[in-house]
Amino acid sequence: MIQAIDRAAGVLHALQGARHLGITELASELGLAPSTVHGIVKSLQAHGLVVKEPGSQRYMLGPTLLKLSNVYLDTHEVRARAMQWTRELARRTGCSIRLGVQLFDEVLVIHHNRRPDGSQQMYETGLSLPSHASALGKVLLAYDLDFADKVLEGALRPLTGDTVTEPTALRKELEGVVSASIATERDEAVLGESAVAAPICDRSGAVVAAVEIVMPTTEYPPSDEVLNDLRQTARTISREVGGSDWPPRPMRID
Amino acid sequence: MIQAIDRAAGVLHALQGARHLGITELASELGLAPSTVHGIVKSLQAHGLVVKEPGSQRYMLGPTLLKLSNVYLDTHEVRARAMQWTRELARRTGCSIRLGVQLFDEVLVIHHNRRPDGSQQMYETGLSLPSHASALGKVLLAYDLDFADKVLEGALRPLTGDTVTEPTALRKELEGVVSASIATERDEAVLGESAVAAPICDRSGAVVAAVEIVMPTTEYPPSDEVLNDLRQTARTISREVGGSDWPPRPMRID
DNA sequence: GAATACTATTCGATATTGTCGAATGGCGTT
DNA sequence: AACGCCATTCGACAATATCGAATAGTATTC
Repeated sequence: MIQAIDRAAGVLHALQGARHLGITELASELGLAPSTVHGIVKSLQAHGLVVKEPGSQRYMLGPTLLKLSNVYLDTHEVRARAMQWTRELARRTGCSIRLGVQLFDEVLVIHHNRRPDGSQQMYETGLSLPSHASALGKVLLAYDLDFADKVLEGALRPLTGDTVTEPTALRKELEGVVSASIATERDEAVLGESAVAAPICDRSGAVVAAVEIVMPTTEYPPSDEVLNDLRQTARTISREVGGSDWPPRPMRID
Repeated sequence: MIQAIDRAAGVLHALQGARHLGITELASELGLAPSTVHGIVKSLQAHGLVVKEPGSQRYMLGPTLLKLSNVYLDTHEVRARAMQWTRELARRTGCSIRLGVQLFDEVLVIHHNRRPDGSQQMYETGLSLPSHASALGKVLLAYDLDFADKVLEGALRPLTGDTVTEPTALRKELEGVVSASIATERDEAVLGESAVAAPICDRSGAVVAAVEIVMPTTEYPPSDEVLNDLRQTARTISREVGGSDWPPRPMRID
């Protein structure tokens, strides 16, 4: 591990959280000397990874990140293969669809199809959610035993009054996910919003992503027909990326 | 400048270009020892900035970039303020709209409104274009004299047979941009696609972004009415971010 | 405008870290 | 199994990153 790179990543992470920070604030947050942080920030700035806020002394994340993330999305094979299927799923169900992957202890939305009704909807690609409070995340937890262990040993933060924060209750729920090949979430992340999700596995059998149907809670639970459509979509996408055995089995990756 | 951070950014840049690279390839590309590159890559990997390609020894860009870029987009004040206006512009003109900023010698699309006709369209946020071959980029060049000098001292790469690659011709065109407060592009970036763009300036008078209407070349040139709508939109957005004098003046930033 | 307080930036000595060559391990092909 | 190529580990030490002190810049108050 190269310390200077770790520290640079720490600056990016701090700016991800607080959005705008001055050098002294960053130094305090990272426990480093201001002149050290200044060197790090200037190096990141030279590459467009951070920029100085117009008209102030504070720094924020920079445009190079957007360009790089565009390449990340282009390069992501599961996403590329899933897109046509998620679009069709959105059309057939009339719901918005999310494709998510694990990022540390969270789930990151890497593709989003809006609900086809033409309503104004937030763009969600790049959004991260706590894994325990989203159907996407519960799928990833259910099939990656190390990930589940790690998340369940920390505190499960309540996002709403309905979020499951009791570890034994969540473990039991994850067992049910594997039985049904479907994870559910009702009002746990955002009040009024519920979802169901299914796993996407690759050639090695590992669950590498999940696909989720999001709906207003007034339309929850979805019919068996919708659930089966979701399973079929997940299976189809899995097959496209070499995952021939669906549903997958929970495993330890390393 | 911290060398290790520069080198890490070099790795990200190499992966942005070639998408998938092994350690030896990266080492060759960067002119460093394989063991040095290995250390850099492992440090980036620990933060999710790069990942190992499933089932191979090659590396590619990682999910953290997407999360960070989402924060970048959220933090970008011009973009936040522009969004409602570009949406209205798309609705009124029936065309797709791009909002762009300078990233080194290119223009980076930071917001995109699809054409309202419901047709299938590529998601363009995060896309970068050569500045000389796009209306967005020409606006940025016209108002930032240092940027123009820098781009015009390098070779202007032809993207199509219509791309203006003669420096004196482009300089003359940039003068016309300032006169009209509108830049144009016909088939210069992509055959069959043309565009007009206008500048967005901030409180200091600097042009910090441009807004562009994109249309099929069969619909080019747009009417005066559309051009005035574009100017008005650029002016409105400028005013929202403190740019009270529109149209702006060309300037040197430093 | 001057004084003050706070933050950013520069500078240079030096402790620490990153680098790279050599060795070892891993993987794919024949 | 042998071979070739690439990835990874290891350790010596040169180079670099770090941090404290000094300086410069900025905003606020009187």
